[in-house]
Amino acid sequence: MENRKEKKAHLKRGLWKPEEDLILKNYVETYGEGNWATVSKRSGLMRGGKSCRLRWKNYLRPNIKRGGMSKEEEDLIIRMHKLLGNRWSLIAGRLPGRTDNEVKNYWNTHLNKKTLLGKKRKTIDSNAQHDDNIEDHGSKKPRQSPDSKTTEGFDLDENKEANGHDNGGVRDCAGVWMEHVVRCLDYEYKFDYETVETPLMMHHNYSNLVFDEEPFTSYMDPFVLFEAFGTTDSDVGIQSFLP
DNA sequence: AAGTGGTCCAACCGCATTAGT
DNA sequence: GACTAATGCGGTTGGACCACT
Repeated sequence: MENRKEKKAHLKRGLWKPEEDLILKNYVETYGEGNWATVSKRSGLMRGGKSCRLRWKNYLRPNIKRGGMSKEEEDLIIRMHKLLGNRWSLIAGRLPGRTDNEVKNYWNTHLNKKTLLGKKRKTIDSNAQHDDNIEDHGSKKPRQSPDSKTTEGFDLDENKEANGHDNGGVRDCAGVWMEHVVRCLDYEYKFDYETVETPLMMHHNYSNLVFDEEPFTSYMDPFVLFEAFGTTDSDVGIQSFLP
């Protein structure tokens, strides 16, 4: 029996050819998404499941938007990144037709430079401190345990069907929060970096929380907020933001 | 025309996590 | 509980492309 290393060695790598795309597209149309591990066997593609999944997700999927980002998209990415850091899948989830890979690439090639250029150098000023903390925010962090996929009164799978995003249960819950954050941003809601008052907090009388150590963005992280507000009291939960 | 350096993006890799056995 | 396979995410890399010398 061939081991995994040998199996991997047989797999094709590198850029996809149009005929491979066609095979994969036909495969997904026939069998549906998922079961990526069986793709190579069933379709004859000499590609790994991961590779097929990525190709489908980033390129072949219907409604993929290609080409340059609009001013609005760019603006949204910048603002979302300020709030979330390198949570590309979350950011991409708010940009219809855009993939996390695309958003990430766009950030690294266009926006990162732009924001670095526009950014004041580090000073003892608290806002400058905040900006520098954001840079650290990109480091890998453990993901929220999906144990909390279903919270009180909030069926996350249902939400997934409703919003058409398949980001996983918890991520959708975070998405509800993000929706809220984005709405606030759209109305040019002003955050005070030291005395943070968000609609969520106002809603739950958590107003005027003072953060003096952790970067602002950490507290704005939907996972942190979900953990803090979303699971304990049926009256105090992210579900209260659902329409 | 050939060489070089920079930019951009598709794809890969490693890791975390869940689900199934 | 231990193990394995599958899946998803963010970081990184390889190479195509372009501008410049």
